Amino acid sequence: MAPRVLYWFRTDLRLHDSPALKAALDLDPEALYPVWTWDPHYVYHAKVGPNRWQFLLDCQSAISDGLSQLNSKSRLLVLRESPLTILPKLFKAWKISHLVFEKDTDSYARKRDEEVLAKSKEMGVECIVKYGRTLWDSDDIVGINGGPTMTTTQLQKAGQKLGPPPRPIPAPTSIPPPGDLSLKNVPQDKPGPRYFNADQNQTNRSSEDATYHAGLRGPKGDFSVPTMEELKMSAETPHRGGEKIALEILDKVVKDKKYTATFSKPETAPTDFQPASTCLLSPHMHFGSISCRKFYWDVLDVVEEWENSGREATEPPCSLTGQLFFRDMYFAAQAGIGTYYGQTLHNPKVRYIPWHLPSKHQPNPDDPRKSLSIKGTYYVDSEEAAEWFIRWREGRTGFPWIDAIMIQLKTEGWIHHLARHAVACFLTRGGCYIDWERGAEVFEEWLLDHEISCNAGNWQWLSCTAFFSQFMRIYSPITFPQKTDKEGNYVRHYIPQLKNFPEKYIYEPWKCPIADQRAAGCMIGKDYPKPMFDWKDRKEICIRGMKTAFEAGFHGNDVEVINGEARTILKGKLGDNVKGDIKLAGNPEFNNNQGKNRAETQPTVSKSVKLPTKRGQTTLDMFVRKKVKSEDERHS
DNA sequence: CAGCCGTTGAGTTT
DNA sequence: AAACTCAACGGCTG
Repeated sequence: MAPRVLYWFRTDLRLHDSPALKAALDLDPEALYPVWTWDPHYVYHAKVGPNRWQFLLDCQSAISDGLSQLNSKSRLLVLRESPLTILPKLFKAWKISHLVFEKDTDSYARKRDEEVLAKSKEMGVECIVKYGRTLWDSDDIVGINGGPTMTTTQLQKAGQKLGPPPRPIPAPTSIPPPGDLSLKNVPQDKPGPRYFNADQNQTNRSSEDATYHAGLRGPKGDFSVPTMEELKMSAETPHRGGEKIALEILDKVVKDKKYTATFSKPETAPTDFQPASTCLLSPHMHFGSISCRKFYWDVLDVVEEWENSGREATEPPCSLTGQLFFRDMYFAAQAGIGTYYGQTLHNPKVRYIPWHLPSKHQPNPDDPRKSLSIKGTYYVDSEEAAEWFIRWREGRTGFPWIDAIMIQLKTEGWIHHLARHAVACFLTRGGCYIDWERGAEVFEEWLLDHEISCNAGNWQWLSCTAFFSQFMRIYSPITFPQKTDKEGNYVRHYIPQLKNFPEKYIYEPWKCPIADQRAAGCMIGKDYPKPMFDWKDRKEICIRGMKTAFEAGFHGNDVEVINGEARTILKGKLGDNVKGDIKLAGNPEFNNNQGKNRAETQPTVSKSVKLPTKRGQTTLDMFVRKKVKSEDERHS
């Protein structure tokens, strides 16, 4: 009997270079059912902003059109039900012999897929799962590395052992049609109260009409891709999804041979906009509308040509291919760490820091093996930090560089990698001292390219809790953007109130004399907020906190972290080290310095905090410490 | 007074 | 586990 294949689209909304799709077509099936299941986890549990919804729907429409072009009877069949319940019903109704899909190593997806595979096996449906989302199979990388990859060197070494990533597979030129599409005696399972009562995206909807229940095949009964109107959402991003758009971007990139061969990530400007300094393929990577291996080989071919003509090309980690190595590293990190990858609690690789505003994952006092996830009302350690968090999220911290980035993030869904660094550092170890998980949640909602592996990993990196540890390297919200945008054009674009502000004060407008503020038509404290704290003081306090936490060396799976003691221990130690408390913004004197001599009104906390460190002393300290360490090693 | 050199402070992807 | 770089500064010297 000729195979009847259900091809389950998930992370692979493309036709080119899809190993799973190739495997499906290699079966030479008589019928191919291209299916998307509307997973309630995504619909209700995951907080997804309108911009990303639109991008997903763009990608789905594009794949549906692409399938129709290969066979007029084919299109994407969107089914509005959890895959766990609908797939078994489809196997029966459509007499499916094979289930084929691309491997997904995200923790929640893995769990879901295990259930689907078990059920399929039970029903006698043969399953084919192919990796296709990364350069190398993340599980293979973990196996060779002997655990999660925490550096790009580890990733590259493991990758070398596996050999170069496969060359891209061309898109198919024809596909079989689906067979009978009737759904006789197939009722729709509605999601249980667990999902129904937890619509995380309600605030983004203009009305509460749930479209999920519009029948298995959607409101028109034709399996069509949902629309933004149906979701009662509207998006404002200029960035749109779809395989064709993705391939056009890549094509344009590799046609500019100099750009491709000499690309150096650290030298791209986070302040560039219209156009940005990088190619914006990350959202397409996320939805699979571009293959990372096609990107890799298209770039490498240009690099080779460039080098053959005697010119020098950039290399990983700065080069374009280097960026893909970071991506694969984060994927293999999650694949190796598992369930607790996206949080500190229970995560052995993540350092514990007693942030002023902790995450929703709290230790469960009744069951130390579990965490207590607090939704809605978070535990608030510091009212002040809670306010800082809200102001950071909404882009009204009073630091124009930070605020402009957050506004671009919310409205457009994409910000430059270094801009992500700037706001992440500012929220965590370089300003607010707020848990990185809080920030990661905001990115998760608003980023078009949100990828749990890369997002959680990058937040761990920036907060110095994993991957990176040099907590004294703090981005200045004032001088960092000045390197690439002295005039402040980026800030002026995203914060129109500051459009005519004098260049000299564009990144620190609170220092601008009143008369100049009036002339620029923007009064600080009225039209644009005063800074919510003195950044230099906050920086000192943060570094002290980080130092204390690093010395104690608690990690997410340590017993003291799980039973909640680590917090008390560290706060006790911190109290000894930090003179003066963190209440700076509450000081009415603070920043009320318009037109006055600034020195008179500045808080003086940092003066008591600062320890004079002489250069020679530091070096001596280092020497002594190293010596002591080596003696310790000899004894042990 | 130019030029050298040590000090100092500020800033900081991987 | 408070490093390292780099530019600016200022004192000294030929």
